[in-house]
Amino acid sequence: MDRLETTAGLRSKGYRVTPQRERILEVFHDLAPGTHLSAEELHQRLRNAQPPISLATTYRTLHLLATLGLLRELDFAEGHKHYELHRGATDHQHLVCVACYTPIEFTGADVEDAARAVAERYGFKVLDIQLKIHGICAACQRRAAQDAEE
Amino acid sequence: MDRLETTAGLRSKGYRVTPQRERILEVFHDLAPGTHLSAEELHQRLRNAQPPISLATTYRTLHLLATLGLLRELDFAEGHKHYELHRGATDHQHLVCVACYTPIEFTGADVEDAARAVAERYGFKVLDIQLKIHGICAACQRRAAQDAEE
DNA sequence: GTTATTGCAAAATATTTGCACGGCC
DNA sequence: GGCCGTGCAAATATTTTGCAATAAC
Repeated sequence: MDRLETTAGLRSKGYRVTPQRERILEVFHDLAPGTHLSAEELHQRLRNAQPPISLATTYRTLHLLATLGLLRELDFAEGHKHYELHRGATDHQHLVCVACYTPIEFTGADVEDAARAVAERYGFKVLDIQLKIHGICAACQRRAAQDAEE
Repeated sequence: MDRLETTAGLRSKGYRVTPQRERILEVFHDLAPGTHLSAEELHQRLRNAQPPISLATTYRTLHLLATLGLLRELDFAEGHKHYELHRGATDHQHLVCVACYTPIEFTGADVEDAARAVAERYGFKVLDIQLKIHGICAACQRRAAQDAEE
């Protein structure tokens, strides 16, 4: 799924390819895998774009691209959404520490296979599989234990 | 995990048991399994409570109970969170239709076992496992096919 | 030329917080 | 009695939307 493919995907579905949409897709393509951006963070990175891209367009584009399945919409429960490029069927999943909010990534092919089987049973057409494990990471467990000692 | 157990859980962790907190836990206990409430919906149900419960307290209590692991915080991406009683280790998971937002529940013991194995590898203490399958439900697929015909 | 897309600003929605008062322990 | 929890209202955060101008097709 490279740049050309994604913009072509837009056009084939009747959406226009604007410089704003191209720039936003470009940012996500250039992102190191595993990095997710919030709407605000994305807008920050685009502050010098030519032509400029308003926050409203940022939101509208994120929503469009997520609906088309080009982006994954992630929620780590800090109050806003995060987005990353949807890299196809076998994607990665997240462990989220509820104390420090740091997300850790892992690949879970077996989880995804199990999920697909369920979806099939219900006649669902799968767009994305998101497994989120909420817990306390090793570092925060240590920190909590230390606090208790004092 | 019955009523007494949950309020006792509060007290044992140094939190006070107030009528407001008791009423909120009561609402969740009385909820049919599989029903989730948003903060606003919960507040609506409590509008005649005695003593009255403010929206601020509703939010504060939901956050507290979720952090303590008594409630599950769910996100179906409609812009606000949903809560339900956390019924222990083996919980249910959700298929979410991105077109109509209807969540379908299913139990996924195998998924949860796989998730637990991953968490262990990272030294995570698991609080909750949430699998969300985004897709298009059978009804919406039919609807889309019909629209295309016209 | 037609119509989707954009920018701006205002609005809508969702959630959090400061502070004084009151009630749980 | 001390201090946590609550209510109120204001503040904050996030996202959406109406409308006129602009650009993609």
